[in-house]
Amino acid sequence: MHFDDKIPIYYQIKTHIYHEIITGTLQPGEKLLSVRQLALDVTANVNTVQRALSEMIAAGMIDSKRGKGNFVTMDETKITDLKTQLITEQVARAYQQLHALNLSDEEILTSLKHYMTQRGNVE
Amino acid sequence: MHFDDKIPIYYQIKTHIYHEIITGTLQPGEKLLSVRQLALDVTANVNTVQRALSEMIAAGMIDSKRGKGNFVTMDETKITDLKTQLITEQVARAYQQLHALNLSDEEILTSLKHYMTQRGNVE
DNA sequence: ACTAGTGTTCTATTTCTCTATTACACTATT
DNA sequence: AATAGTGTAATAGAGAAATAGAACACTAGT
Repeated sequence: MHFDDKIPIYYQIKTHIYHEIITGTLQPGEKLLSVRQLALDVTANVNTVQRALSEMIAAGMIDSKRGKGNFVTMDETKITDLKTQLITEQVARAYQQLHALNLSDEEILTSLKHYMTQRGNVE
Repeated sequence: MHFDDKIPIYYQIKTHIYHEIITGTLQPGEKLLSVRQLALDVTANVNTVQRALSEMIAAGMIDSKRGKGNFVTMDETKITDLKTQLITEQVARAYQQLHALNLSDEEILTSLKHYMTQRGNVE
């Protein structure tokens, strides 16, 4: 797993797992890999993985069962809400940063469309 | 100045000053506030400000003149290039993150347009 | 010369993140 | 009962980031 050294690893692990839940790579109720296996997978320490999990457990997105494992919540409403929240945050942040560079709404849309076509032609 | 505690302060200061240069708040050749005054303004330490400046000096975006002050580069090409670079980075990052949430190009555009109209009606 | 205002550098200390290691608590299987 | 596989917690140490404080180098005005 690739890490951005400007952002705490535990936070990036949390984001990564949230993405898996939202995209359905991890289904509601599904068991996660063990903390030790996750640590090996992302090349991080068990404690770092545990810290990421702790925040998700506190948020109710993951149910922890001692001796059994960690499980994605069965509450699909929570998953939907999380997805909506993350999308809104991403869109808002991107917009505000580009707006802060004095780009108009039209210019922002144009830049994004341009990026999409570029990307579309490459792959 | 508001800081995101997930990102180093020196890095956020750097980004902030780059934005001022790009938007023209700081003109080419213009003198910056002194490091001590900047430290007071953003509520950070002189050394932290100096670290941000050092990177911009190394990048050639700021000319440092000992005893006189720090000045925005006169090379407008560098400023244009920086703007292009930052916009590309922001757009790419936003796109990739939303794409990672399984949003199609159309959905990404729709989300952005929706955010813009919401924002437009509020302000 | 003196002084004030610049950028620059250094040391010491604190806080946070991450790691490594160990131990403990619980579950399921044998 | 014993064992292996879970989550959980505590400790100690390394490293980066940030702070505080002091000092040094240079410029300009008096």
